[in-house]
Amino acid sequence: MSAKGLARVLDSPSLTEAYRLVSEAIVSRAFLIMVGNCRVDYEGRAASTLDWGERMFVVKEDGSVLVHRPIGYEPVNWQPPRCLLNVELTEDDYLMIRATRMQPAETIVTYFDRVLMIASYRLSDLGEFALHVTELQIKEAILTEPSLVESGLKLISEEESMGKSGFTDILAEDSAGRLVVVEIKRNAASKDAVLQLQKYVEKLRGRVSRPIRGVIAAPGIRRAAQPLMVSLGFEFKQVLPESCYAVLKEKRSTRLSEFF
Amino acid sequence: MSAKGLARVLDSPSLTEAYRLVSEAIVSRAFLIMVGNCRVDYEGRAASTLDWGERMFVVKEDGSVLVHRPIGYEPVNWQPPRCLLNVELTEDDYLMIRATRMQPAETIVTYFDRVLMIASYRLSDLGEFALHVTELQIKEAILTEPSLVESGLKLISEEESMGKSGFTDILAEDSAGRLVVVEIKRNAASKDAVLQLQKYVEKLRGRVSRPIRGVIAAPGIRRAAQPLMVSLGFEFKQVLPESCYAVLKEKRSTRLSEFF
DNA sequence: ACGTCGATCTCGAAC
DNA sequence: GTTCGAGGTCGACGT
Repeated sequence: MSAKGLARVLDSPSLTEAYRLVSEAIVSRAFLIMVGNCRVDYEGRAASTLDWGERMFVVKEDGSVLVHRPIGYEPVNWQPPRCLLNVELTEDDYLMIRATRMQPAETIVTYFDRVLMIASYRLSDLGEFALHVTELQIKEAILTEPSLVESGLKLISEEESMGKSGFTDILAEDSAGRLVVVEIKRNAASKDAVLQLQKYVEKLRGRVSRPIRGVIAAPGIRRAAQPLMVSLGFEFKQVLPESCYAVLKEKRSTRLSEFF
Repeated sequence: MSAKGLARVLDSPSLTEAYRLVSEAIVSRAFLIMVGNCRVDYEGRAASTLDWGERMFVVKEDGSVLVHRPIGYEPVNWQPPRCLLNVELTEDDYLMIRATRMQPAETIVTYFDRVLMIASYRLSDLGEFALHVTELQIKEAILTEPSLVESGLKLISEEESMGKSGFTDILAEDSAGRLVVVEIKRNAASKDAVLQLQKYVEKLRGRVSRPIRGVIAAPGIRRAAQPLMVSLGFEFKQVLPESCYAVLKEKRSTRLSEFF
């Protein structure tokens, strides 16, 4: 549960009040939210300036800093975790917050001339986050159950190194003894995926004389990629997330039953 | 200036109070910040679940949604701009906020069982954001002053289309009449940049019989990229941001003086 | 520490 | 609308 004693909310505080709360938040590594009129200077890998305007300024408990404008998914300025914070009231009456990071050396400096709201918390968040059906999981599913791609498919290797040009996702052999290169995509396969597959297949053809098939395994394929597939003689095999889900779930329960 | 009349802050509101404020915020397209104990379900291009924990939940004025855990630069769940919002108090006493987007079809649903703070604003942010010395600006500088790369360099074209394989950054001719392909990087050039240049040069060699030089123009070059540069016979020309700055500044003032 | 690669990438521009 | 490339990409994983 949250440590209520560390929660502080100030509505329309003076800069002095805000300064005190920001100082406390920094030393106690609290989650800090500030809304107010500010400008921001950034210098590091690149450099930027942001003129005066009203934004949300956030410092997280790990020292991440976010400056969000009223619109847009992305922060306009930010600092990744583990940056050093420093706050002061300047001579010309601004509340200045400096967030510095080394390696690479980067600094963002934010000046407030008015604070609409400031809040500070110690948040308790132990909840598990689970993202289902990543590309890796699709691969795991296909490795577990190659018939997801094609019946009779026999696994030869995963992540077969192709030298400088990259890696194939899966190398297999079909029921007729032909090599099958399987390129896995979690989303509808784009032209990019086909070209990547092409690169692998070409490289492999330079090494072995056996017939080689190129297969894209994905939930779908973009229309723009289809002509390329045809002219390169590749095949598309639909592999849906749900089927992968099922296989992975089955695998998990099997492992469990083996354990007992 | 901010419309103070639309600003609302509630410290430890009841779910009912929170519900009222969220409803208002949604219809008035306000900037909404909520801190509280919640769980989040996402389903769309992928799917995820996030168990109970205390987080910051933000809805921006354009309908972007952000769910931030106490640590980390990135939001754990989000929705890009222009999503549809919907709030309700569920039968089992949760404050539920659903954010839906079509194309692609995606939904995140957030359930709160306790709200620590909720704030709603109409933020006024007209401040200009300027990122200095982007890759485009370096290119603009080189186009304006090709000697930044090499004296005697004559511009042939910019963004010469290379068909499906991409674009060259700049195509030029040196004092000896050789073609020069200039690949521009804002940061220290990586192996990637060299490979890209190689692709362009190779393509060009298939078209013209003239000698072709490959040049990387960047503030620096990574150690890992140097062997590749050597074996491909490419050249690295240091182009510093400051020099580009100077050229662009000069250009701007020249334009101004031409105007008067 | 550096290099490579994926991302619910996001974002913008060009086609 | 789709496609393509850039990003202060971030973040994870391998060396």
